[in-house]
Amino acid sequence: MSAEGCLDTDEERTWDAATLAFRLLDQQVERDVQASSGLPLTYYELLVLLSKADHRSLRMSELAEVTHTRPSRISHAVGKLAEGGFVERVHCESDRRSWFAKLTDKGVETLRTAGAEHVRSMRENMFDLLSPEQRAQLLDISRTLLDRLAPGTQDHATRVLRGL
Amino acid sequence: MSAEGCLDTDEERTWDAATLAFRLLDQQVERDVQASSGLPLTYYELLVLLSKADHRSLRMSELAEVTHTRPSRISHAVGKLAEGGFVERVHCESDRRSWFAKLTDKGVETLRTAGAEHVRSMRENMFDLLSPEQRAQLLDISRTLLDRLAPGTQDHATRVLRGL
DNA sequence: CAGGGATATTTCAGCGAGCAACTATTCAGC
DNA sequence: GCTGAATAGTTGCTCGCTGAAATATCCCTG
Repeated sequence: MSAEGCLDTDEERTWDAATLAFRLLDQQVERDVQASSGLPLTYYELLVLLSKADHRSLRMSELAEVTHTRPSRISHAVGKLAEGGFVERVHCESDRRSWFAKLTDKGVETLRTAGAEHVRSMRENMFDLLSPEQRAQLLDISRTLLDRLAPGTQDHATRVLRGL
Repeated sequence: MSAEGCLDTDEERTWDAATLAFRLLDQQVERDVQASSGLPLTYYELLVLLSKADHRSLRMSELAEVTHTRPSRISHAVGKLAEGGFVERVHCESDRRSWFAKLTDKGVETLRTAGAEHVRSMRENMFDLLSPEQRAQLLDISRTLLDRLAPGTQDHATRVLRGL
C-alpha cells in the first residue's frame, strides 16, 4: 500500500532532506537579499560576478557559462539590470557580435549593502548552524557532485574571472 | 578592486559550491523525470506524497504544508494533474471547504515508471558519487539546516502522512 | 441562532527561466 | 572575395511559483 518504490529508505530520507533543505535555504536567502536590495538572488549573483571580473565587466556568453544558465536568461536579466541602472551594455570592439555587461557605480553601491545582507543571511541560515567539520564535509560533498554535474568548471570559472 | 565583500573565502567557496551543486542536481533530476513521465519534478513529488498517504489522498492544505509551498501552487498543480488524469478532486464531506486530491490508477501507473527513473537519476547523480560516510554527513547536515528552516517538520510530515 | 472572525481554496496578475526561432557578425574554404 | 556554416545575442511564447484579492464554509461568541 504505502511503499511505492524500490528505494533504499536511507537514500530516500537523505534525498528528501537534502533537497528540501537546500531549496528552503535558497528561498530564505533570496527573501533576505530581495528585501535589502530589491533584486532577485540570481540577479544579485550576476552583479557579484561582474564585481569580481576585470573592468567590472563580462561578456554575455561568459555570464551564461559561469552561471550554467541559458543565454536568453542573461539577455533578459541584463536587460532588467540595465533598466535599473545597475549595469550598462558595452559593445565589444574586437567582435561586434558580442556585448559586455559592465557594473555601474550604482551597481557597486547596491552590491555593497546587498552583499552585507547576503553574508549575514548566509551565516544565519547556514554557517552558524554547522560545525567546522560539517562545513568542510559540505564543501567536499559539493565538489564531488560538481565534478559530475559541471565537469572541469571550477578551474574554468576562475579562469574566466581572472581574464582567461 | 576584486575583493568586494567581507566574506571568509572558505565560507564563500562552500556557499558557491553547495548552492550550485544542489541547483544543478535538481535540474538534472528534473530533466530525467520529465523525460520519462512528462511531469515536472515538483508535480511528480506531489504524486509521491499522495501514494504514501492513506487512501492515496491528501487535503490541499496538507500538500501545501508538507511541501512548504503556497496553497495557490497546489491549486494550480492539482488542477493540471487532474486535467492529465493523474489525480481526481474529492470533496470532503466533513468540511465542505476542503478538497482531497486523490491519486488515480493512471497516476499510480505513471508513478511506477517515473519513480524508477527518479531513483536511477538520484543514484547516478548523487548516491553513486558519494561514500557511505558522505551520505551520512549530508543527511546530518541537511537535518541540521532543516531544524532552523522548517522547525518541527520532520515529525510533522510523517504525522500527516500517517493520518494525523 | 445571527454576526464576525478564522480557515480552505481558488483566481488573477506578474516574474524569472527555458526553448525555439530569428538577426547579426565572424570565420573557413573554395 | 564570396558563399555557407558557426557563433553571439535577442525576442516571443509558455510554464511553474508567488502574493494579493476574492469566495465559500466553518466555528465561536453573545
